[in-house]
Amino acid sequence: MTTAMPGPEMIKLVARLYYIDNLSQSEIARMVSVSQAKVCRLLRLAREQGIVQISVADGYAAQDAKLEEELCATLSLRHAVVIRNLPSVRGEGLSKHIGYFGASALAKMIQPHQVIGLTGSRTLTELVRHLGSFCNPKGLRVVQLMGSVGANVNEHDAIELSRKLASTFDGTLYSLNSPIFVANSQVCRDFMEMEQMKTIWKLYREMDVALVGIGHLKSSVLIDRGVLGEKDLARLLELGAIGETCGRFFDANGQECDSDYRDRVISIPLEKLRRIPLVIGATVGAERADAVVAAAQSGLIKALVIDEDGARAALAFAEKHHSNRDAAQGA
Amino acid sequence: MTTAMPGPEMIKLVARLYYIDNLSQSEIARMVSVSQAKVCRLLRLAREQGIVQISVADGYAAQDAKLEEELCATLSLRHAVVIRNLPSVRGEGLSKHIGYFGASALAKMIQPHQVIGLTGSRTLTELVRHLGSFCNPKGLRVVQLMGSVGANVNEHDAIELSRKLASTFDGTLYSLNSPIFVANSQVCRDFMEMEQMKTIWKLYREMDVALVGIGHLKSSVLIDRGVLGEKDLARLLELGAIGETCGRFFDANGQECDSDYRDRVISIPLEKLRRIPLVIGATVGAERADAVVAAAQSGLIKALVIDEDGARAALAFAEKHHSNRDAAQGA
DNA sequence: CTTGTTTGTGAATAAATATTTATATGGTGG
DNA sequence: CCACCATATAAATATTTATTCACAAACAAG
Repeated sequence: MTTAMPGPEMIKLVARLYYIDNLSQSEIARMVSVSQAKVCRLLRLAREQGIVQISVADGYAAQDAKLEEELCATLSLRHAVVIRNLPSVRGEGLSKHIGYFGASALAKMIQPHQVIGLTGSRTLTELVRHLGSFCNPKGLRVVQLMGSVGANVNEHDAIELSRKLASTFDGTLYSLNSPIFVANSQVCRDFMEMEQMKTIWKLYREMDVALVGIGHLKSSVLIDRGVLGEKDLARLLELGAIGETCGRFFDANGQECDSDYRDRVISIPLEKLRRIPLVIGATVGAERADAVVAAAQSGLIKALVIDEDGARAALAFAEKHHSNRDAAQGA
Repeated sequence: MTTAMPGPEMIKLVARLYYIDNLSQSEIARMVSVSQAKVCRLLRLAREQGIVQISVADGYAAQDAKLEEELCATLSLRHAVVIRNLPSVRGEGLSKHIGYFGASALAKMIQPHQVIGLTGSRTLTELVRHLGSFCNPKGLRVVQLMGSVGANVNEHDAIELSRKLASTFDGTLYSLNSPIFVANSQVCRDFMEMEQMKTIWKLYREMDVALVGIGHLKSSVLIDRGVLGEKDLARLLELGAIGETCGRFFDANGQECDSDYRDRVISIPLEKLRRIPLVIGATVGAERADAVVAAAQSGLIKALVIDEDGARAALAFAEKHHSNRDAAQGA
């Protein structure tokens, strides 16, 4: 074989031919008598060793610090993460965006050996997906905060998310092994009192961080997937429900709304949630502003990960709400 | 369609995700709600607009200025171009190397509206291939200096090289329309005196630059392709032939060696070559040192494009030769 | 309002790049 | 001297990137 120690000169040559002269790796390979694969490796080396420098002009500011500050102040939040929106990005891209850029901020809120709870949510899926790039907390215990929405479990369900988070960091998974709904309140009580639930309840008390999606009455997965009946929906609307988290609906004051449904849901109760040191809400979109504001102001969540549009809408809503109350007080 | 004007923010974002975070274009595409093709175009824009800067640490020195200077001095050359050798590069890669890096130097020696002559040669092929990247001389007249070696014309033959050079710069091609050998000296004389050769002879006199390959008796294409007979070969060796250019063999003093073959070759005579203002020799390899030195010192070539090993060997040979002569004179 | 032109787009596809895999090399300790 | 491991390599392959192409939208001139 023709052994060719790749000295720094060779790396420089290859780097120059590729990055300056824009030759293809194959052309370069022929020119320096090695395989294309080797050229590929040499180029990687060149980048790693800093022989090739690639810089992006004054980066891209992913977060909006000003909005974050305003949100913290207005909604009494401990942390706010506002991911900037590009006008053209919509749909699935939004969640991916928030997930990608939010993860680095989220990473700072998680420490080794903590107990961390999760609900299901698209945005949360993306956040969890990218978390591994920014931190690697050892000994994590991950506990599922709500049952699974449908029989056909998908990757956005709490169970899958929990599983994923646990496996990413080699942590322990604690599962509810339950659907989000059971037949009636009696079954619900029975379930909650089962022996294996003891562990879960204990973890709910010990939990350091909860990561929860914030849904809206008008656009909840629960409605989309048809698990919420007409009757309950009507009753919830009547009671002024606007938002949802952990499969539980709450009104403008963050109070859980009462319905038959409330007694059949398997998930952490909202009053338990309020006692967790750090509850991080995550959501996308301007249309959920009222729910976000209610959750924040009522102490359901203590931190928020949201997109720029959502943040602006929440601030606007809080402002209006505030004025209204002032006006009411003034009258 | 969802039109999304690609503002500078979007370009920056895409550039960051690709170059800093190493996401694939498809992932980025999903994240910003466009097609992968568009991401590719945005990245090109980013590079063109300088939003992304790619720099190779203090480049790669392709030429060896010191050796060039020594060569010029030792061999009385007007120009010397020495292309550095990486230890691992051999075979075809060497020619490609020289061709690529030599072309930029060669480009400076060619002006618009000149008459330029070409022989065949591997190294020349590579030089000519890359010349277009470094200059664009208008109105070039390209004239073939020697006939074609075999019936099966290949890309290294003078005719193909000339054609290529002419077409690259939209110049005019003047062809010999002849094989390198004809049957006997009579046919040769007849051919040389043909009407259509008048043009060629005129051009040979007007020629500004000649680009010639320098072959070696031990490794000539003429031998490889079997066009040179046993008899002639033996005779040439006997006469001390060492090098070849334009299909003509010369000895250590640069004098053309006599053989039956000499009278049957269709190419520019060496004495005509010597009268051309700038003859640039190009060759590769240490084993041709003697031929290179002979060609240079006898004024056959006035400039040289060569590899580092070849250059060192030539210098060493010239040095030895010189000492020998001194010793002989001293005796 | 129609028609042609320009521009921008993503789907399909061609080309290039990265990774995997099998094999060979050279050093090391038995 | 030979088995063993660690490393390095290129061929084959999988993946990613760039280009081509056909079409849709915006605009201009008739």
